[in-house]
Amino acid sequence: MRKPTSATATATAKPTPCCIKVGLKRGPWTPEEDGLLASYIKKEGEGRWRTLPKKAGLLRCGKSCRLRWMNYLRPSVKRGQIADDEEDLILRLHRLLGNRWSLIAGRIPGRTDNEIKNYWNTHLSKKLISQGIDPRTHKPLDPQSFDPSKPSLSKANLSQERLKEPMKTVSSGLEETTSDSTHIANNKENEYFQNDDINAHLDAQHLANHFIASQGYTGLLNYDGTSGMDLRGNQRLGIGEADDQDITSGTDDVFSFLNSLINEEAFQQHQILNVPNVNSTAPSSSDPFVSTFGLGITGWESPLMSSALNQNDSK
DNA sequence: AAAATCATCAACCGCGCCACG
DNA sequence: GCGTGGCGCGGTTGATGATTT
Repeated sequence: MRKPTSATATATAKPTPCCIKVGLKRGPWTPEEDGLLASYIKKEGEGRWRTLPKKAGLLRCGKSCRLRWMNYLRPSVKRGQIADDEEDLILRLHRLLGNRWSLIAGRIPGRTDNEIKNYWNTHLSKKLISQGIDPRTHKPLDPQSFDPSKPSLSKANLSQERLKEPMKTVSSGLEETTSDSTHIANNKENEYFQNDDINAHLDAQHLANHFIASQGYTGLLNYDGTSGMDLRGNQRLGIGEADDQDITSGTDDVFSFLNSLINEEAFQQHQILNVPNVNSTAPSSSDPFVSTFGLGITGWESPLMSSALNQNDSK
């Protein structure tokens, strides 16, 4: 963990477009700066990041302030080790959503997109690789190239690997799934990945991607309902300005689409939930995220998972 | 003990989206 | 329709501590 130290790191840093104006500070934040930012936001609320630094007496750009607040200073940010159930949730959401970190973070209370992204890159992707699973597609790696005896990729190797690969954020979900999963370790986690539902889930991901892309959605749901992402990446409302109606009406579009997916023949064929008719199921299916994608119903389900998946019910 | 290497994660960067004039 | 400003997102960098050689 890097401690906020002096501004030495900023001294030699070249100016960036954002901070090019009159010697704005860069690099690690000091406790004094944190205090200034936190007390200002406590008084005035989030938002208006462009003008915030000046008003708060900070020599930072608005972007930097926003990032610091969102990822570190917000009271709702949970610090510390990612728990096992959180890890499960991240894995499952990533399989569904790909690298949409803000979406994933919106489903995990107290965790930020940056934290989840870091955790994925440093822990989970390596973990999956070591288990013979492609972290991008969540499908078995090529058995020819996968050697469980080899250590997982180093950071440098991962970078090299990335360079070789075509740019792709998530699986299309339409690729063929190899039936060769014999190299997958026989543990609880991998039992899930060996599940025959995998194709159905990948289809769900594909459809979700398609819809999100077609609608221009950058987010689906807020977790905390106050400062979570908005629906189209628009201006965020400040504290006390939350517009519940907007949030609700926006998500209605998403939900109605997701609900419509439930009736898709493909999904019925896949029977992704191992439940004959997901429309007529349990209260938890009122969250289209749950009912459509089967999260929380198929396989094991942690309390955190239930909480995250049923958040819409509590609105 | 020193140097080299690895792992972690806060912070930065560029881009795209949307609202507004 | 076009330009600009504000914001948020995902990808990447690099400083720092930990571990290995």
